Amino acid sequence: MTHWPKVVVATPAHSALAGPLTYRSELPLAPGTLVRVPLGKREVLGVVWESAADSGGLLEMQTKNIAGVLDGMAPLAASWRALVSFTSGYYQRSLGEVALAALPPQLRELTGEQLARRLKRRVLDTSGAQDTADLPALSEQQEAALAEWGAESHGKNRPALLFGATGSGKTEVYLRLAARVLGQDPSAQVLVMVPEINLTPQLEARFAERFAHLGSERVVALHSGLTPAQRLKSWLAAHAGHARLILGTRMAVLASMPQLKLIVVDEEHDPSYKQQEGARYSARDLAVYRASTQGDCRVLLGSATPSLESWQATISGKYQLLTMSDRIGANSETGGLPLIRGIDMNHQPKHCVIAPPLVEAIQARIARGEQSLIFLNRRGYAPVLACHDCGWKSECPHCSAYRVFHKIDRTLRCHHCGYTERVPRACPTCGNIDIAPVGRGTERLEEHLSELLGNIKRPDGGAVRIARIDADSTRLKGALQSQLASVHAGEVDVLVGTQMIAKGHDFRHITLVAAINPDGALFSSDFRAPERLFSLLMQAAGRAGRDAARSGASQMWVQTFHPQHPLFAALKTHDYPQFAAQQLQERQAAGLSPFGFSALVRAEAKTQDLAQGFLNAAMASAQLAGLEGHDRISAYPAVPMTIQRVANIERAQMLVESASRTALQRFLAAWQPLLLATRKQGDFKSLIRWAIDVDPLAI
DNA sequence: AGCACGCCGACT
DNA sequence: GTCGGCGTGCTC
Repeated sequence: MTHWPKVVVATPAHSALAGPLTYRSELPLAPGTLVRVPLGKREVLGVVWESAADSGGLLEMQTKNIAGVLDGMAPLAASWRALVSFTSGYYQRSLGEVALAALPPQLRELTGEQLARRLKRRVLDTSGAQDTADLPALSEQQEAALAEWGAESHGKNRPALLFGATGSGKTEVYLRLAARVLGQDPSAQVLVMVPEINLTPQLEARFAERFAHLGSERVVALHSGLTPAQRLKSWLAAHAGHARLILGTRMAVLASMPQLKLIVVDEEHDPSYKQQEGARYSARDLAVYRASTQGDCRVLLGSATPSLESWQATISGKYQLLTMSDRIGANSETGGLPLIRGIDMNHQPKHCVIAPPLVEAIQARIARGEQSLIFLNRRGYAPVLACHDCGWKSECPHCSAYRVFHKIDRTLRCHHCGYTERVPRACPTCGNIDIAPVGRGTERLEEHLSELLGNIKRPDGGAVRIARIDADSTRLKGALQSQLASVHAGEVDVLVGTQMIAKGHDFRHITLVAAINPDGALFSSDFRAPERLFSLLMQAAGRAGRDAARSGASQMWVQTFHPQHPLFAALKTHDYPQFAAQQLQERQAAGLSPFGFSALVRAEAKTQDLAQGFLNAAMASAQLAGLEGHDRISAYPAVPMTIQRVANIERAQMLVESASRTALQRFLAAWQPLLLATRKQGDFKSLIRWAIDVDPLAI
């Protein structure tokens, strides 16, 4: 008997092939089965979505046979398919794009036999009891958080937000909760998510050690830093249920974990949970959704500076709030948090980069053998190179952005398209020799500091050692680890870097942290900029004096021209709730997230007019057609994106807002076919592509 | 997205 | 005379 399985394959939403495709098969295939199917001239991996009994109106000759079945592996569960289906609908991407992106890439190249061979290697079951003897003692606040979590476990499975200061011991709470869940149910799985791969190795070691008693290969990592073979192995272990604890980045939220009972999202406010290309999903939001639809699964979000969305949810009672305000071993009244010192740059010498009092403070620390950490949110030597005679600036010929001057190899580099050129000897337009860097990046700051501190001696009489950590200095594999090691070993007195050093790393001997120029974020058009700045500064402050003995003496210095900004008042008292209250008030007044919902539609074309014209035309036809929800959304005319042109492609975007999430969802879903139709109409055929970004991070 | 087919410029 | 540029269209 002939069957007609409907199969999803990796086709983009705008290809008019968004839905499942009908194939023929002599054998019945259960939904969730992985298959290889012919598509055009290719053979691709697909997932059986439903097993229809008829061809759905297609003629026999219009369908092709399934080319192969990847059996030997259990079909993907209905709950996984439901998650993929929700993600596809909510983020306006095709089913196949989401489904295939959730599978390990190597699966696409495997035949049924190759997969079967891999699956034969079974895991030895050596699980034993956990040795509870040498677990660290819990603080009162950790005990309380665990008890409060436990008090709700039998009721509704509300998400919980663990609001814990840097150093308050959130990781230990994650470990205890994971142990509890894994201990209660011998098949339970736990997912722990972290924002970046850089942070996984340390955490992985800690989890692997704690759960060693479960047996080997029960703790696996799932992130893009793995080799394709490792990733496949981890994924298969999670799918089969062999892996009990999965530690991963955002991609892990879509992995198949049939016995998932707990999801932990560490640093839940971190923007890297939002995928920035392809299917732009928020892994944090999907974690909350996944737990809510799987009756016996709970989610714990953790942060010292929660996203305003999550914070608002604790205020409304949607999420449970667990608070840990004190650092472990804190001995002072401030909870062991560093003193925050704002420097009013209006009262400092003109054009000085580092205020004299700050220079003195750094010098004093060097003399005492203590370390300092200096932050600047811009890498390279100088953001622009300019000619003072004719006004030439180092623009990128392919993008609407300046190329950054990198002194180390005397290049001008475009941070958007990668275009790199040697620095010209003279101004390319007027021939003037006098072209000079304008502004400051980490490279130039490092140079400036070595001039300022050159004559200072360390306690051992040696010269000051300054190091820089940013995306440029850590480009080589392992460079970050070795640079961090030399900081830990005390081989560095002053560390200069971008925000990448603010995250996750414990610097025990640093007693001074300084932010050189954070003002940019205060008046940014991006409404989330203050939130990110506050979080970054709090995290940076957390780097200072994690060593309890020194924490009393550690300081965080912030240079600003706007010392009255409410952000700094809240920062000084380490008062996130105060900051959040002020921000939420502004957001509510403006109807912004979490009080309103938005989506961005982006278009790319050869010309700006074409990109904008397409968006405006598609919106006009949506309004004309009276699409569902059109009266409850507001759309703004298309505008060029902030970086209007990248690699010679013009980019435009349109903002669509609504006070109702549902109305926005319905409108976007109904709009998709119209966008496709608009493109087909005459003038827009040469449009390169378009895509919808739901719940965008920046507008 | 791939991968075809299809019509116009500089080269073995 | 061909090789190859990327514009346009299709994939169960």
